[in-house]
Amino acid sequence: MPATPLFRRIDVAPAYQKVADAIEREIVNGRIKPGEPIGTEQQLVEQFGVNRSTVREGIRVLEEGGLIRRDSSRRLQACLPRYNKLATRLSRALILHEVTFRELFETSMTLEVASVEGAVERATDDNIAELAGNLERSAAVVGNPADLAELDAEFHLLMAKASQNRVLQLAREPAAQLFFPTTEMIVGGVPEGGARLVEAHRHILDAITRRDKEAGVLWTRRHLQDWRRGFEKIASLDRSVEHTYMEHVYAARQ
Amino acid sequence: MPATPLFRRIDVAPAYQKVADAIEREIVNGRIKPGEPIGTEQQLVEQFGVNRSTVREGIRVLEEGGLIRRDSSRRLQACLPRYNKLATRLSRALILHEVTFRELFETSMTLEVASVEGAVERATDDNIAELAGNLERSAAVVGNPADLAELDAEFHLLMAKASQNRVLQLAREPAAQLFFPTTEMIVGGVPEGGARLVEAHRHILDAITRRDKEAGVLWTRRHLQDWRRGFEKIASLDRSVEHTYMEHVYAARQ
DNA sequence: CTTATCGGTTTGTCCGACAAAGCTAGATTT
DNA sequence: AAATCTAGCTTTGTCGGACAAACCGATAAG
Repeated sequence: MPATPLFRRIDVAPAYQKVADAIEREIVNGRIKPGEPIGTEQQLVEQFGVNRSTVREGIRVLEEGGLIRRDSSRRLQACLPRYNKLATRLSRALILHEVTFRELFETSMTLEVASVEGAVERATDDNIAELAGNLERSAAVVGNPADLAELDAEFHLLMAKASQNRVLQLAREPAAQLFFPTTEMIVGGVPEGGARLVEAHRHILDAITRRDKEAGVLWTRRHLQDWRRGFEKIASLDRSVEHTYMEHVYAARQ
Repeated sequence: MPATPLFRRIDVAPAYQKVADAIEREIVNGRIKPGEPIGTEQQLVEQFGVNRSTVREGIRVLEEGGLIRRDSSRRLQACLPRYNKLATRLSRALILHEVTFRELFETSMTLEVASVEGAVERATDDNIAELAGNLERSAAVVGNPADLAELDAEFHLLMAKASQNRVLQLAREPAAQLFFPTTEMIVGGVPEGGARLVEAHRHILDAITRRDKEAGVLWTRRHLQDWRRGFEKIASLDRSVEHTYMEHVYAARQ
Protein backbone atom coordinates (compact mmCIF):
# COMPACT_ATOMS: atom_id res chain seq x y z
CA MET A 1 0.00 0.00 0.00
CA PRO A 2 1.41 3.44 -0.91
CA ALA A 3 2.34 5.73 1.97
CA THR A 4 -0.24 8.25 0.86
CA PRO A 5 -3.28 6.56 -0.60
CA LEU A 6 -4.00 7.46 -4.20
CA PHE A 7 -7.71 7.48 -3.61
CA ARG A 8 -9.67 8.57 -0.65
CA ARG A 9 -12.45 6.47 0.73
CA ILE A 10 -15.33 6.77 -1.64
CA ASP A 11 -18.29 7.60 0.44
CA VAL A 12 -21.47 5.91 -0.61
CA ALA A 13 -24.18 7.26 1.59
CA PRO A 14 -26.89 4.66 2.08
CA ALA A 15 -29.91 5.13 -0.12
CA TYR A 16 -32.26 6.07 2.69
CA GLN A 17 -29.89 8.87 3.65
CA LYS A 18 -29.78 10.13 0.09
CA VAL A 19 -33.55 10.14 0.00
CA ALA A 20 -33.66 12.15 3.22
CA ASP A 21 -30.99 14.55 1.97
CA ALA A 22 -32.75 15.10 -1.32
CA ILE A 23 -36.04 15.98 0.34
CA GLU A 24 -34.28 18.11 2.93
CA ARG A 25 -32.56 20.11 0.21
CA GLU A 26 -35.87 20.90 -1.45
CA ILE A 27 -37.32 22.13 1.81
CA VAL A 28 -34.34 24.14 2.99
CA ASN A 29 -34.01 25.83 -0.41
CA GLY A 30 -37.63 26.75 -0.22
CA ARG A 31 -38.69 24.83 -3.29
CA ILE A 32 -41.08 22.99 -1.02
CA LYS A 33 -42.74 25.42 1.36
CA PRO A 34 -43.96 24.54 4.84
CA GLY A 35 -47.40 23.02 4.61
CA GLU A 36 -46.96 21.78 1.09
CA PRO A 37 -47.40 18.06 0.47
CA ILE A 38 -44.41 15.87 -0.24
CA GLY A 39 -46.34 13.16 -2.00
CA THR A 40 -47.23 9.63 -1.07
CA GLU A 41 -44.70 6.97 -0.29
CA GLN A 42 -45.52 5.32 -3.57
CA GLN A 43 -44.76 8.51 -5.49
CA LEU A 44 -41.44 8.85 -3.72
CA VAL A 45 -40.69 5.23 -4.55
CA GLU A 46 -41.22 6.02 -8.22
CA GLN A 47 -39.32 9.30 -8.17
CA PHE A 48 -36.26 7.98 -6.37
CA GLY A 49 -36.37 4.53 -7.87
CA VAL A 50 -35.84 2.76 -4.54
CA ASN A 51 -37.91 0.43 -2.48
CA ARG A 52 -40.65 1.62 -0.19
CA SER A 53 -38.80 0.37 2.88
CA THR A 54 -35.91 2.58 1.90
CA VAL A 55 -38.16 5.57 1.39
CA ARG A 56 -39.76 4.98 4.75
CA GLU A 57 -36.40 4.94 6.52
CA GLY A 58 -35.59 8.26 4.90
CA ILE A 59 -38.95 9.63 5.98
CA ARG A 60 -38.28 8.66 9.60
CA VAL A 61 -35.06 10.61 9.54
CA LEU A 62 -36.76 13.76 8.30
CA GLU A 63 -39.71 13.31 10.61
CA GLU A 64 -37.47 13.06 13.64
CA GLY A 65 -35.52 16.08 12.43
CA GLY A 66 -38.76 18.03 12.38
CA LEU A 67 -38.62 18.89 8.69
CA ILE A 68 -41.67 16.91 7.66
CA ARG A 69 -44.71 15.65 9.44
CA ARG A 70 -47.88 13.78 8.69
CA ASP A 71 -51.07 15.78 8.67
CA SER A 72 -54.35 14.59 10.13
CA SER A 73 -54.79 12.03 7.41
CA ARG A 74 -51.17 10.89 7.64
CA ARG A 75 -50.12 12.43 4.38
CA LEU A 76 -46.60 13.81 4.30
CA GLN A 77 -46.04 17.53 4.27
CA ALA A 78 -43.15 19.88 4.86
CA CYS A 79 -43.27 21.86 8.07
CA LEU A 80 -41.37 24.41 10.08
CA PRO A 81 -39.33 22.59 12.73
CA ARG A 82 -41.02 23.34 16.01
CA TYR A 83 -38.67 24.69 18.61
CA ASN A 84 -39.92 22.68 21.49
CA LYS A 85 -39.70 19.40 19.66
CA LEU A 86 -36.03 20.05 19.00
CA ALA A 87 -35.60 21.50 22.46
CA THR A 88 -36.84 18.25 23.95
CA ARG A 89 -33.96 16.43 22.40
CA LEU A 90 -31.54 19.04 23.62
CA SER A 91 -32.91 18.74 27.11
CA ARG A 92 -32.37 15.04 26.91
CA ALA A 93 -28.80 15.67 25.82
CA LEU A 94 -28.26 17.93 28.81
CA ILE A 95 -29.48 15.21 31.14
CA LEU A 96 -27.20 12.65 29.59
CA HIS A 97 -24.26 15.00 29.93
CA GLU A 98 -25.11 15.18 33.61
CA VAL A 99 -25.24 18.95 33.86
CA THR A 100 -25.85 20.44 37.26
CA PHE A 101 -28.58 22.75 38.44
CA ARG A 102 -25.92 25.37 39.01
CA GLU A 103 -25.18 25.46 35.30
CA LEU A 104 -28.87 25.43 34.54
CA PHE A 105 -29.59 28.22 36.98
CA GLU A 106 -26.76 30.43 35.81
CA THR A 107 -27.74 30.12 32.17
CA SER A 108 -31.43 30.57 32.85
CA MET A 109 -30.68 33.72 34.82
CA THR A 110 -28.87 35.13 31.81
CA LEU A 111 -31.56 34.15 29.34
CA GLU A 112 -34.55 35.19 31.43
CA VAL A 113 -33.01 38.57 32.07
CA ALA A 114 -32.42 38.95 28.34
CA SER A 115 -36.04 37.95 27.77
CA VAL A 116 -37.43 40.54 30.12
CA GLU A 117 -35.22 43.23 28.64
CA GLY A 118 -36.50 42.40 25.20
CA ALA A 119 -40.06 42.25 26.45
CA VAL A 120 -39.78 45.66 28.12
CA GLU A 121 -38.52 47.09 24.86
CA ARG A 122 -40.80 45.41 22.41
CA ALA A 123 -43.82 43.71 23.97
CA THR A 124 -46.98 44.34 21.99
CA ASP A 125 -50.41 44.88 23.50
CA ASP A 126 -51.23 41.31 22.59
CA ASN A 127 -48.18 40.02 24.42
CA ILE A 128 -49.12 42.02 27.48
CA ALA A 129 -52.68 40.75 27.33
CA GLU A 130 -51.45 37.18 27.19
CA LEU A 131 -49.18 37.75 30.17
CA ALA A 132 -52.02 39.41 32.06
CA GLY A 133 -54.28 36.46 31.33
CA ASN A 134 -51.61 34.11 32.62
CA LEU A 135 -51.18 36.21 35.75
CA GLU A 136 -54.88 36.14 36.43
CA ARG A 137 -55.05 32.39 36.11
CA SER A 138 -51.97 32.05 38.31
CA ALA A 139 -53.51 34.14 41.04
CA ALA A 140 -56.49 31.83 41.00
CA VAL A 141 -54.43 28.69 41.64
CA VAL A 142 -51.88 30.15 44.02
CA GLY A 143 -52.44 27.33 46.46
CA ASN A 144 -51.99 24.55 43.93
CA PRO A 145 -48.30 23.91 43.25
CA ALA A 146 -48.82 21.69 40.22
CA ASP A 147 -51.04 24.12 38.31
CA LEU A 148 -49.03 27.09 39.41
CA ALA A 149 -45.79 25.53 38.19
CA GLU A 150 -47.30 24.96 34.79
CA LEU A 151 -48.49 28.54 34.59
CA ASP A 152 -45.09 29.77 35.73
CA ALA A 153 -43.42 27.97 32.83
CA GLU A 154 -45.99 29.51 30.51
CA PHE A 155 -45.37 32.98 31.90
CA HIS A 156 -41.69 32.77 31.10
CA LEU A 157 -42.42 31.36 27.67
CA LEU A 158 -44.76 34.27 26.98
CA MET A 159 -42.13 36.68 28.19
CA ALA A 160 -39.63 35.24 25.71
CA LYS A 161 -42.26 35.52 23.03
CA ALA A 162 -42.84 39.13 24.00
CA SER A 163 -39.16 39.84 23.43
CA GLN A 164 -39.88 39.29 19.74
CA ASN A 165 -36.55 37.54 19.49
CA ARG A 166 -36.94 34.07 18.11
CA VAL A 167 -33.29 33.19 18.55
CA LEU A 168 -33.63 33.95 22.20
CA GLN A 169 -36.83 31.94 22.42
CA LEU A 170 -35.05 29.00 20.96
CA ALA A 171 -31.93 29.38 23.05
CA ARG A 172 -33.80 29.43 26.34
CA GLU A 173 -36.09 26.52 25.67
CA PRO A 174 -33.83 23.54 26.38
CA ALA A 175 -32.77 24.97 29.72
CA ALA A 176 -36.33 26.02 30.51
CA GLN A 177 -37.61 22.52 29.92
CA LEU A 178 -35.34 21.25 32.64
CA PHE A 179 -35.52 24.25 34.89
CA PHE A 180 -39.22 24.84 35.31
CA PRO A 181 -40.39 21.34 36.19
CA THR A 182 -38.70 21.89 39.52
CA THR A 183 -40.93 24.84 40.33
CA GLU A 184 -43.66 22.56 41.58
CA MET A 185 -41.59 21.01 44.30
CA ILE A 186 -40.15 24.36 45.31
CA VAL A 187 -43.46 26.16 45.52
CA GLY A 188 -44.89 23.25 47.40
CA GLY A 189 -41.99 23.14 49.83
CA VAL A 190 -41.81 26.81 50.81
CA PRO A 191 -44.64 28.50 52.72
CA GLU A 192 -45.81 31.58 50.88
CA GLY A 193 -43.87 30.31 47.86
CA GLY A 194 -46.89 30.55 45.59
CA ALA A 195 -47.76 34.03 46.71
CA ARG A 196 -44.21 35.24 46.20
CA LEU A 197 -44.16 33.76 42.73
CA VAL A 198 -47.35 35.48 41.67
CA GLU A 199 -46.18 38.71 43.27
CA ALA A 200 -42.96 38.59 41.27
CA HIS A 201 -44.86 37.91 38.05
CA ARG A 202 -47.09 40.86 38.83
CA HIS A 203 -44.15 43.19 39.23
CA ILE A 204 -42.50 41.88 36.08
CA LEU A 205 -45.63 42.39 34.04
CA ASP A 206 -46.04 45.82 35.53
CA ALA A 207 -42.49 46.71 34.55
CA ILE A 208 -43.08 45.47 31.02
CA THR A 209 -46.24 47.52 30.77
CA ARG A 210 -44.50 50.66 32.04
CA ARG A 211 -41.45 49.96 29.85
CA ASP A 212 -39.31 50.09 32.96
CA LYS A 213 -36.35 47.91 32.14
CA GLU A 214 -34.59 48.32 35.46
CA ALA A 215 -37.59 47.15 37.43
CA GLY A 216 -38.18 44.28 35.04
CA VAL A 217 -34.64 43.02 35.43
CA LEU A 218 -34.71 43.52 39.17
CA TRP A 219 -37.86 41.49 39.70
CA THR A 220 -36.79 38.79 37.30
CA ARG A 221 -33.56 38.39 39.23
CA ARG A 222 -35.44 38.30 42.50
CA HIS A 223 -37.86 35.78 41.13
CA LEU A 224 -35.06 33.46 40.08
CA GLN A 225 -33.16 33.99 43.30
CA ASP A 226 -36.30 32.91 45.12
CA TRP A 227 -36.29 29.78 43.05
CA ARG A 228 -32.68 29.19 43.93
CA ARG A 229 -33.18 29.63 47.64
CA GLY A 230 -36.14 27.31 47.53
CA PHE A 231 -34.19 24.77 45.55
CA GLU A 232 -31.26 24.76 47.92
CA LYS A 233 -33.58 23.84 50.75
CA ILE A 234 -34.36 20.54 49.15
CA ALA A 235 -31.42 19.65 46.94
CA SER A 236 -27.88 20.59 46.06
CA LEU A 237 -27.19 22.87 43.13
CA ASP A 238 -24.08 20.88 42.33
CA ARG A 239 -25.65 17.52 41.79
CA SER A 240 -26.65 16.52 38.30
CA VAL A 241 -30.08 17.30 37.00
CA GLU A 242 -30.55 13.62 36.33
CA HIS A 243 -30.00 12.49 39.88
CA THR A 244 -32.09 15.25 41.35
CA TYR A 245 -34.98 14.42 39.06
CA MET A 246 -34.75 10.78 39.95
CA GLU A 247 -35.00 11.57 43.62
CA HIS A 248 -37.53 14.38 43.68
CA VAL A 249 -39.54 15.05 40.60
CA TYR A 250 -40.23 11.55 39.41
CA ALA A 251 -40.58 10.29 42.92
CA ALA A 252 -43.27 12.86 43.65
CA ARG A 253 -45.27 11.73 40.66
CA GLN A 254 -45.58 8.16 41.73
CA MET B 1 -73.53 8.95 17.74
CA PRO B 2 -73.59 10.50 21.22
CA ALA B 3 -73.00 14.25 21.40
CA THR B 4 -70.03 13.74 23.65
CA PRO B 5 -68.15 10.55 22.88
CA LEU B 6 -67.94 8.13 25.76
CA PHE B 7 -64.35 7.28 25.04
CA ARG B 8 -61.59 9.36 23.71
CA ARG B 9 -59.40 8.17 20.91
CA ILE B 10 -56.99 5.65 22.30
CA ASP B 11 -53.64 6.50 20.90
CA VAL B 12 -51.76 3.54 19.57
CA ALA B 13 -48.27 4.69 18.80
CA PRO B 14 -46.93 2.90 15.75
CA ALA B 15 -44.67 -0.02 16.53
CA TYR B 16 -41.51 1.61 15.23
CA GLN B 17 -42.12 4.50 17.61
CA LYS B 18 -42.56 2.15 20.51
CA VAL B 19 -39.31 0.45 19.62
CA ALA B 20 -37.54 3.79 19.55
CA ASP B 21 -39.12 4.87 22.83
CA ALA B 22 -38.21 1.63 24.54
CA ILE B 23 -34.56 1.90 23.56
CA GLU B 24 -34.51 5.58 24.40
CA ARG B 25 -35.81 4.89 27.89
CA GLU B 26 -33.03 2.41 28.53
CA ILE B 27 -30.42 4.91 27.47
CA VAL B 28 -31.86 7.97 29.18
CA ASN B 29 -32.22 6.32 32.53
CA GLY B 30 -28.77 4.87 32.32
CA ARG B 31 -29.40 1.16 31.98
CA ILE B 32 -27.51 1.33 28.72
CA LYS B 33 -24.46 3.54 29.07
CA PRO B 34 -22.90 5.54 26.23
CA GLY B 35 -20.59 3.30 24.25
CA GLU B 36 -22.37 0.11 25.15
CA PRO B 37 -23.72 -2.02 22.33
CA ILE B 38 -27.46 -2.17 21.67
CA GLY B 39 -27.37 -5.50 19.90
CA THR B 40 -27.91 -6.49 16.31
CA GLU B 41 -31.05 -5.82 14.40
CA GLN B 42 -31.89 -9.49 14.57
CA GLN B 43 -31.64 -9.48 18.34
CA LEU B 44 -33.94 -6.48 18.54
CA VAL B 45 -36.38 -8.24 16.23
CA GLU B 46 -36.48 -11.15 18.64
CA GLN B 47 -36.70 -9.01 21.77
CA PHE B 48 -39.48 -6.74 20.53
CA GLY B 49 -41.24 -9.36 18.48
CA VAL B 50 -41.63 -7.11 15.44
CA ASN B 51 -40.36 -7.23 11.93
CA ARG B 52 -36.89 -6.09 11.01
CA SER B 53 -38.25 -3.27 8.85
CA THR B 54 -40.04 -1.95 11.89
CA VAL B 55 -36.92 -2.19 14.02
CA ARG B 56 -34.96 -0.37 11.37
CA GLU B 57 -37.42 2.51 11.27
CA GLY B 58 -37.10 2.84 15.02
CA ILE B 59 -33.33 2.81 14.73
CA ARG B 60 -33.42 5.64 12.20
CA VAL B 61 -35.38 7.75 14.63
CA LEU B 62 -32.87 7.24 17.42
CA GLU B 63 -29.92 7.68 15.11
CA GLU B 64 -31.22 11.01 13.89
CA GLY B 65 -31.88 12.04 17.47
CA GLY B 66 -28.24 11.36 18.28
CA LEU B 67 -28.94 8.74 20.94
CA ILE B 68 -27.41 5.83 19.10
CA ARG B 69 -24.86 5.51 16.37
CA ARG B 70 -23.12 2.81 14.44
CA ASP B 71 -19.49 2.24 15.22
CA SER B 72 -16.81 1.59 12.64
CA SER B 73 -18.20 -1.82 11.90
CA ARG B 74 -21.76 -0.55 11.77
CA ARG B 75 -22.81 -2.16 15.00
CA LEU B 76 -25.29 -0.21 17.06
CA GLN B 77 -24.20 1.45 20.26
CA ALA B 78 -25.56 4.09 22.59
CA CYS B 79 -23.81 7.43 22.54
CA LEU B 80 -23.91 10.88 24.09
CA PRO B 81 -25.78 13.23 21.76
CA ARG B 82 -23.22 15.60 20.33
CA TYR B 83 -24.14 19.19 20.85
CA ASN B 84 -23.14 20.41 17.48
CA LYS B 85 -25.02 17.75 15.60
CA LEU B 86 -28.19 18.86 17.36
CA ALA B 87 -27.20 22.49 17.04
CA THR B 88 -27.03 22.04 13.29
CA ARG B 89 -30.67 21.07 13.28
CA LEU B 90 -31.51 24.09 15.37
CA SER B 91 -29.58 26.40 13.11
CA ARG B 92 -31.53 25.03 10.20
CA ALA B 93 -34.73 25.69 12.09
CA LEU B 94 -33.67 29.28 12.67
CA ILE B 95 -33.04 29.75 8.97
CA LEU B 96 -36.41 28.32 8.07
CA HIS B 97 -38.06 30.64 10.55
CA GLU B 98 -36.37 33.50 8.73
CA VAL B 99 -34.84 35.06 11.80
CA THR B 100 -32.98 38.31 11.32
CA PHE B 101 -29.40 39.17 12.12
CA ARG B 102 -30.70 41.64 14.66
CA GLU B 103 -32.18 38.77 16.68
CA LEU B 104 -29.04 36.77 16.18
CA PHE B 105 -26.82 39.65 17.23
CA GLU B 106 -28.82 40.53 20.31
CA THR B 107 -28.86 36.97 21.56
CA SER B 108 -25.22 36.36 20.78
CA MET B 109 -24.29 39.48 22.68
CA THR B 110 -26.09 38.14 25.72
CA LEU B 111 -24.59 34.69 25.46
CA GLU B 112 -21.04 35.75 24.68
CA VAL B 113 -21.05 38.15 27.60
CA ALA B 114 -22.28 35.35 29.83
CA SER B 115 -19.50 33.15 28.43
CA VAL B 116 -16.77 35.62 29.20
CA GLU B 117 -18.13 36.18 32.70
CA GLY B 118 -18.04 32.48 33.34
CA ALA B 119 -14.60 32.18 31.82
CA VAL B 120 -13.23 34.98 33.98
CA GLU B 121 -14.59 33.22 37.04
CA ARG B 122 -13.70 29.66 36.26
CA ALA B 123 -11.24 29.25 33.39
CA THR B 124 -8.60 26.64 34.16
CA ASP B 125 -4.97 26.88 33.13
CA ASP B 126 -5.74 24.45 30.34
CA ASN B 127 -8.55 26.63 29.06
CA ILE B 128 -6.28 29.64 29.10
CA ALA B 129 -3.56 27.74 27.29
CA GLU B 130 -6.01 26.73 24.59
CA LEU B 131 -7.17 30.30 24.18
CA ALA B 132 -3.58 31.49 24.06
CA GLY B 133 -2.79 28.93 21.38
CA ASN B 134 -5.76 30.12 19.37
CA LEU B 135 -4.67 33.73 19.77
CA GLU B 136 -1.20 32.93 18.55
CA ARG B 137 -2.50 31.18 15.47
CA SER B 138 -4.90 34.05 14.84
CA ALA B 139 -2.13 36.60 14.97
CA ALA B 140 -0.27 34.62 12.34
CA VAL B 141 -3.14 34.73 9.83
CA VAL B 142 -4.37 38.22 10.52
CA GLY B 143 -4.33 39.03 6.82
CA ASN B 144 -6.33 35.99 5.77
CA PRO B 145 -10.05 36.53 6.39
CA ALA B 146 -11.08 32.92 5.82
CA ASP B 147 -8.62 31.39 8.28
CA LEU B 148 -9.12 34.19 10.76
CA ALA B 149 -12.89 33.75 10.72
CA GLU B 150 -12.50 30.10 11.52
CA LEU B 151 -10.17 30.84 14.41
CA ASP B 152 -12.54 33.51 15.66
CA ALA B 153 -15.35 30.97 15.88
CA GLU B 154 -13.00 28.63 17.71
CA PHE B 155 -11.98 31.36 20.15
CA HIS B 156 -15.54 31.95 21.18
CA LEU B 157 -16.18 28.24 21.45
CA LEU B 158 -13.16 27.89 23.72
CA MET B 159 -14.39 30.80 25.78
CA ALA B 160 -17.72 29.07 26.31
CA LYS B 161 -15.86 25.92 27.23
CA ALA B 162 -13.78 27.89 29.72
CA SER B 163 -16.98 29.03 31.41
CA GLN B 164 -17.37 25.42 32.54
CA ASN B 165 -21.06 25.77 31.91
CA ARG B 166 -22.30 23.12 29.53
CA VAL B 167 -25.82 24.51 29.39
CA LEU B 168 -24.41 27.79 28.21
CA GLN B 169 -22.20 26.02 25.69
CA LEU B 170 -25.23 24.31 24.29
CA ALA B 171 -27.43 27.39 24.32
CA ARG B 172 -24.97 29.51 22.37
CA GLU B 173 -24.12 26.98 19.69
CA PRO B 174 -27.11 27.30 17.36
CA ALA B 175 -26.77 31.06 17.22
CA ALA B 176 -23.01 30.82 16.91
CA GLN B 177 -23.27 28.50 13.94
CA LEU B 178 -25.17 31.18 12.07
CA PHE B 179 -23.39 34.16 13.51
CA PHE B 180 -19.74 33.41 12.99
CA PRO B 181 -19.76 32.40 9.33
CA THR B 182 -20.33 36.06 8.60
CA THR B 183 -17.06 37.06 10.22
CA GLU B 184 -15.16 36.26 7.07
CA MET B 185 -16.97 38.75 4.93
CA ILE B 186 -16.83 41.38 7.61
CA VAL B 187 -13.13 41.05 8.32
CA GLY B 188 -12.47 41.04 4.61
CA GLY B 189 -14.56 44.14 4.02
CA VAL B 190 -13.18 46.41 6.73
CA PRO B 191 -9.56 47.64 6.62
CA GLU B 192 -7.80 46.81 9.85
CA GLY B 193 -10.69 44.47 10.64
CA GLY B 194 -8.39 41.51 11.24
CA ALA B 195 -6.07 43.49 13.47
CA ARG B 196 -8.96 44.82 15.55
CA LEU B 197 -10.34 41.31 15.95
CA VAL B 198 -7.06 39.89 17.19
CA GLU B 199 -6.57 42.89 19.45
CA ALA B 200 -9.98 42.33 21.02
CA HIS B 201 -9.24 38.65 21.55
CA ARG B 202 -5.97 39.59 23.19
CA HIS B 203 -7.69 41.91 25.63
CA ILE B 204 -10.35 39.34 26.39
CA LEU B 205 -7.81 36.64 27.08
CA ASP B 206 -5.84 39.06 29.20
CA ALA B 207 -8.94 39.86 31.23
CA ILE B 208 -9.67 36.17 31.72
CA THR B 209 -6.12 35.57 32.88
CA ARG B 210 -6.27 38.47 35.32
CA ARG B 211 -9.78 37.47 36.45
CA ASP B 212 -10.95 40.95 35.56
CA LYS B 213 -14.60 40.52 34.76
CA GLU B 214 -15.30 44.13 33.93
CA ALA B 215 -12.57 44.26 31.32
CA GLY B 216 -13.62 40.94 29.88
CA VAL B 217 -17.20 42.09 29.42
CA LEU B 218 -16.09 45.45 28.05
CA TRP B 219 -13.88 43.96 25.36
CA THR B 220 -16.38 41.28 24.44
CA ARG B 221 -19.01 43.95 23.90
CA ARG B 222 -16.61 46.02 21.87
CA HIS B 223 -15.65 43.00 19.83
CA LEU B 224 -19.26 42.26 18.97
CA GLN B 225 -20.06 45.89 18.32
CA ASP B 226 -17.20 45.87 15.84
CA TRP B 227 -18.81 42.93 14.18
CA ARG B 228 -22.09 44.78 14.05
CA ARG B 229 -20.63 47.92 12.57
CA GLY B 230 -18.85 45.86 9.96
CA PHE B 231 -21.98 43.93 9.20
CA GLU B 232 -24.10 47.01 8.71
CA LYS B 233 -21.68 48.23 6.05
CA ILE B 234 -22.54 45.32 3.83
CA ALA B 235 -26.03 44.18 4.80
CA SER B 236 -29.09 45.09 6.80
CA LEU B 237 -29.55 43.71 10.29
CA ASP B 238 -33.26 43.42 9.67
CA ARG B 239 -33.20 41.10 6.73
CA SER B 240 -33.45 37.40 7.30
CA VAL B 241 -30.37 35.33 7.82
CA GLU B 242 -31.40 33.17 4.90
CA HIS B 243 -31.53 35.98 2.37
CA THR B 244 -28.31 37.50 3.56
CA TYR B 245 -26.51 34.20 3.30
CA MET B 246 -27.83 33.66 -0.17
CA GLU B 247 -26.51 36.99 -1.30
CA HIS B 248 -23.20 37.20 0.49
CA VAL B 249 -21.81 34.11 2.08
CA TYR B 250 -22.71 31.50 -0.48
CA ALA B 251 -22.06 33.91 -3.32
CA ALA B 252 -18.54 34.55 -2.06
CA ARG B 253 -17.79 30.86 -2.03
CA GLN B 254 -18.52 30.27 -5.65
C1' DC C 1 4.92 -13.18 10.93
C1' DT C 2 2.37 -11.79 7.13
C1' DT C 3 -0.93 -12.81 3.55
C1' DA C 4 -4.70 -15.30 1.50
C1' DT C 5 -8.87 -17.72 1.85
C1' DC C 6 -13.29 -19.07 3.47
C1' DG C 7 -17.50 -19.51 6.06
C1' DG C 8 -20.72 -17.13 9.13
C1' DT C 9 -22.87 -12.53 10.50
C1' DT C 10 -24.83 -8.32 9.81
C1' DT C 11 -26.40 -4.57 7.27
C1' DG C 12 -28.67 -2.29 3.31
C1' DT C 13 -31.89 -3.06 -0.03
C1' DC C 14 -35.52 -5.23 -2.48
C1' DC C 15 -40.03 -7.80 -3.41
C1' DG C 16 -44.54 -8.96 -2.41
C1' DA C 17 -48.35 -9.12 0.71
C1' DC C 18 -52.20 -7.72 3.86
C1' DA C 19 -55.12 -5.38 7.49
C1' DA C 20 -56.68 -1.03 9.05
C1' DA C 21 -57.83 3.66 8.32
C1' DG C 22 -58.88 7.49 5.12
C1' DC C 23 -60.75 9.23 1.08
C1' DT C 24 -63.99 9.36 -2.99
C1' DA C 25 -67.67 8.96 -5.60
C1' DG C 26 -71.68 6.68 -6.83
C1' DA C 27 -76.01 4.88 -4.73
C1' DT C 28 -79.68 5.60 -1.46
C1' DT C 29 -82.63 8.01 1.50
C1' DT C 30 -85.18 11.95 3.07
C1' DA D 1 -82.04 18.43 -4.48
C1' DA D 2 -79.51 17.87 -0.24
C1' DA D 3 -77.92 14.87 3.07
C1' DT D 4 -76.41 10.20 4.15
C1' DC D 5 -74.71 5.76 3.33
C1' DT D 6 -71.98 2.43 1.26
C1' DA D 7 -68.64 0.16 -1.42
C1' DG D 8 -64.33 0.54 -3.61
C1' DC D 9 -59.85 2.59 -4.06
C1' DT D 10 -55.65 4.50 -1.84
C1' DT D 11 -52.32 4.88 1.58
C1' DT D 12 -50.02 3.66 5.63
C1' DG D 13 -48.06 0.40 9.01
C1' DT D 14 -46.50 -4.04 9.43
C1' DC D 15 -45.00 -8.44 8.07
C1' DG D 16 -42.28 -12.45 5.91
C1' DG D 17 -38.70 -13.70 3.11
C1' DA D 18 -34.75 -12.92 0.11
C1' DC D 19 -30.00 -11.54 -1.53
C1' DA D 20 -25.61 -8.95 -2.37
C1' DA D 21 -21.98 -6.53 -0.18
C1' DA D 22 -19.26 -5.61 3.76
C1' DC D 23 -17.35 -7.22 7.85
C1' DC D 24 -15.49 -10.59 11.31
C1' DG D 25 -12.88 -14.43 12.88
C1' DA D 26 -10.30 -18.26 12.16
C1' DT D 27 -7.70 -21.17 9.64
C1' DA D 28 -4.41 -22.29 5.84
C1' DA D 29 -0.51 -20.93 2.94
C1' DG D 30 3.60 -18.38 1.90
